[in-house]
Amino acid sequence: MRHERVASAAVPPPQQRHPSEGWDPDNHPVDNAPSTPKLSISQRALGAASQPRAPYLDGLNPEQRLAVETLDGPLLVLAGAGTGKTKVLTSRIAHIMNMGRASAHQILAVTFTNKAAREMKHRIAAIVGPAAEGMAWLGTFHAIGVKILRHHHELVGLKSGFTILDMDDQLRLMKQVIEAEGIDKDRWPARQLANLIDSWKNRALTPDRVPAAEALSFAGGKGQVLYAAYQKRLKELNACDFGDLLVENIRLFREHPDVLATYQRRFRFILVDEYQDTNVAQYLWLRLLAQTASSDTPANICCVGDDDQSIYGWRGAEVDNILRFDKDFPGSVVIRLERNYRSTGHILAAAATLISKNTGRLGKTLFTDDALGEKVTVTGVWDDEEEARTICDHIEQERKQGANLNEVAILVRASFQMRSLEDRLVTTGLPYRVIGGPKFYERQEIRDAIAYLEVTLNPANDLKFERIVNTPKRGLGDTTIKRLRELAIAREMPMYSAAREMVQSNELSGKTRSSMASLLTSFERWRGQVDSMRHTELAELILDESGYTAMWQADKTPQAQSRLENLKELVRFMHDFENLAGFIEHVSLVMDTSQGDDGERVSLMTLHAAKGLEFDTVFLPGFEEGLFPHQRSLDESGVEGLEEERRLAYVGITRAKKRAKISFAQNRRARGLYQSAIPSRFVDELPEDNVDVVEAKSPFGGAYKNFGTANPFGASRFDAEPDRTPTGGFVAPTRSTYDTPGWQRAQARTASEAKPIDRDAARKAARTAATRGGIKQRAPLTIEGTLTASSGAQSIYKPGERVFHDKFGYGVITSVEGNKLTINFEKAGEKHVVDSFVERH
DNA sequence: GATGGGCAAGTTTTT
DNA sequence: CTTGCCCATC
Repeated sequence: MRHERVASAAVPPPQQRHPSEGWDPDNHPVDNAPSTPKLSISQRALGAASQPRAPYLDGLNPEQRLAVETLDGPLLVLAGAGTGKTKVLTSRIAHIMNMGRASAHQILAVTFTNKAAREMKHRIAAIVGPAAEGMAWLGTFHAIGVKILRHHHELVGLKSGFTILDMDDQLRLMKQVIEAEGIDKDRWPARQLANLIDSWKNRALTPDRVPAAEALSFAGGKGQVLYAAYQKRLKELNACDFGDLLVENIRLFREHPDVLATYQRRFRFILVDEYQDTNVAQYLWLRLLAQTASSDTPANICCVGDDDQSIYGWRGAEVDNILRFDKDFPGSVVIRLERNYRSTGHILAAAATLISKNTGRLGKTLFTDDALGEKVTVTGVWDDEEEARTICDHIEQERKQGANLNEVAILVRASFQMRSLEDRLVTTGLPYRVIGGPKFYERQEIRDAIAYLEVTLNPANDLKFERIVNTPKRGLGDTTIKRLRELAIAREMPMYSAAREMVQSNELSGKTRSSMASLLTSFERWRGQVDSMRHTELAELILDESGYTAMWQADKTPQAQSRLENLKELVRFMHDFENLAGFIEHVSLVMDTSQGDDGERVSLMTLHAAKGLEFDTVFLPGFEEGLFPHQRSLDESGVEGLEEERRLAYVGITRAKKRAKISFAQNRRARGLYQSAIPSRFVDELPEDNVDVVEAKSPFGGAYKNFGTANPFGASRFDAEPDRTPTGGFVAPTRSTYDTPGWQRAQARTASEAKPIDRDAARKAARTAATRGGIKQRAPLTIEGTLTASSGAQSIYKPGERVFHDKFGYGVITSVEGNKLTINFEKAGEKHVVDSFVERH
């Protein structure tokens, strides 16, 4: 007996409540739960005594409970936004274990992100306790893929200890392949080839299976050839890129049915999160694992997802996978979770109506028992600056009323929108954090450091070796490296070994030779200490002895300081691992670090980054044609693209628990010039009844422009709180976000605009300072900030102290006047600056 | 091998 | 308007 429901094709009417058809929320007909789990013989022998207690079931609504208890056969859980998807997944896993249907290591649970995997493990542990630790197969597609490949590397032509390339390595290798084919690398950028190959790998296409029509793309027909060459080089380097992790798995399973069979037997239950985001390769991989010997007993695969939240089509996700589920897995059950626990009525109705404009959905009608709440607001503003101002004013008000800033988010379509928002947040003094953005492991210094560690462990890693062979500068330039690479290829040996040969032979000039020799000796020495030394200490030793730390210490650019901080952070982070090898494996797979939650902050991020999160108040700026929906989406993917954009809007609105505030600007500054815009079609697709049109309440009717002064409207706020820092409530975001581009930009801007000086000169100066560690002697730049705002403040600094300034670098204070410092900078000469712009050093 | 000027391009992003 | 990359120059 199965709970079968037909996808309701009809578009749901804009309604807030769903007539409680069929069930009474207060009196669940638990006994009607259709699939009574099969009990083992021993359990049946024990009778009722064996019935495990299942308190985790009590907190579930009937649909959720059904999804948790329907253990046998394929199951698709269509979980609308905010309907308790993760709760179902984690309860289901707990239930499987609790019923004795499988032990922790017999359950395969895949997610897309490490974050999701972490959270899931955490929540399972909260139910079943330490047993969750046994879930060896809970992880991302890629992490599980690597794990399997490591066991069977020899079957796919890899040697043990193969490495996983990151994006940098990938591009470097592709560049080499492109050049080796004699193709003009300027006309045909490696980046583009990477995307092309990636799209093939997303569809599990090996070089020989690339469709003819596409094989000839790139560089006048060389696409497929380059792909094959690239794969060949990967094998030579004993390496995989991310795409390979799955493609090679699929190949392994197809070519070695016996291996596949062991995994099919092992995984008694398969669970997949965010199924709407799977690409073809992931789908094929899952389908292979979900095959069973007899068709009578279909695999126990449970996919959870929401077709309405599929927003990654542009990177290979196939919505079709979820739409086709019942055909791919015959006899499947579909359960809809439609009871929303997140948003109030108006918000939900607005989102539902918007998404109903899409065709080709499985169809869900979200409903809530919550109150109608506030209507979604729509505001038209003059330009992006006014938009930012309006949003920040709102947030200020909410804060005054005691709102928690962690419950406020601004979600943008494209990251360039963040600029004006960040500028405004900084000048308003609202603490914020940017989510997404540049990742810790993507920073240059971190990658360099990891490259050193990697080469120490594994000298055959050519790409990492190339990365640091001349960093810091050792006089081993392009010429030397090119010769090295050629020798390595000719002799079919790693570059590291080639380097040793070159040192021994007399090919190199004296200086180059001794430089190379000492680098190699250093690596040998470090390698000799891998087992005898604590890995964290060894890492510090390597960074010191290689001169890498010294390189940044000698660097006088403003960023050097934070780079050194990051290196320290890296070593600190390594403490969590047992040894170097474990750490390296981790970083090649996990490109994110959970940033600490420090204090209350407004969250700023792209709509894509917001999926899965929720906030009381959500601001959705930039609802303009061309931006949202994005022009490029429309151009490249037509109706499909438009529908994905609409889903993105749906995701955005459904992030809001209590307030959703949409805005659009009539003019937006992009690429330096203002362009007028018309409101997004999505605005007019919203249901009248659930929307309030709110006019911008700008004091100058929207026509106002910010003429140079840092903070013309903030005055009242500062009056109320006279103790603010001099520049108008600059609250430096904590260390972690202190160096976001927006913060630096805003700081530079406020500083240079405080007095209408030559902006261009300031910009050039900053640029020079950044690239060369100094600053040109021009007309003295007096950075005064908004001195008037806090004339009474007494600086915490004293003459003689050594300080650091983001723009001017290091200097010594020569005199102090209120909060105004005169500093003699090492590179920039004497400047007057406000104390909040410097920090002690 | 470093440096700075010139120039083209410029959604969304995880593993 | 920025940013990053390539190339010419010292």
